[in-house]
Amino acid sequence: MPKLDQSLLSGLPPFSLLQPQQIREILDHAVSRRYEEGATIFREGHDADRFYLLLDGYLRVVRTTPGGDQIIVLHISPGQLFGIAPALQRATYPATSIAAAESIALSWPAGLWPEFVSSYPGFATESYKTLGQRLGQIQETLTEMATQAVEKRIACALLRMANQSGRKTAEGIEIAFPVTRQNISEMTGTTLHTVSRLLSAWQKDGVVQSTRKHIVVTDPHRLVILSGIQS
DNA sequence: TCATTAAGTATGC
DNA sequence: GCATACTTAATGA
Repeated sequence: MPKLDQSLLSGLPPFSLLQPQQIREILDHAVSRRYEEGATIFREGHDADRFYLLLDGYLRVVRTTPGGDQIIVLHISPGQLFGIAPALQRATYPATSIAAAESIALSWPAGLWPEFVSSYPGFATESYKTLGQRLGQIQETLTEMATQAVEKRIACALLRMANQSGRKTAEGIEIAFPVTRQNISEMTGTTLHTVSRLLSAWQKDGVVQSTRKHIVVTDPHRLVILSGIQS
């Protein structure tokens, strides 16, 4: 395997305080892998033997309900740690990670986690910070699901994806990874039909533009209003 | 207000 | 040309 470049990590929060020498050590223990769109990185309930860092691409983090339906819990963007079950003292992964687009990730053996935490300043605090932020986000979506009408939930989901992965184009903010109506229904606890109808209506109103697996938010402000967020 | 059923069109490998 | 993505209408909880 080729040596990995130092610049991969030096700008990322969990590693930003480290010396080049320390980053070298970390990279020398890392395994780099490419994942096709749709590929599973690890599965819910399986042994959490490694933890990961997404270098490029996007992931869906998915849980399966007792009833067998999939729920998309959150998305992972480049630069984020994921699969950090070792940090939670867990022996198994709490969710499944699937590449939403072609992706590249680094990974390390779970056994190295305590060493990372103790030897690298800032690593622990930064990891636990993202962990906390994620928990907060999940909780927020959960209460949103329980209290808000479908239209608002879908508007929120689109805004979250646009905020997290949005690229500005001439037409508006483009969601950077492939998303189907089915996917959005799995994020919002509704059906693909309802999502399809709403997106069609919003397209007619000029709020979004969508083709298959591809969505551009053309009027973010209107979408914010539709989402019912209080200012 | 929304899910379900059902029946269609569009799109990309 | 087939599977997958998407659309639309109708019906009923």
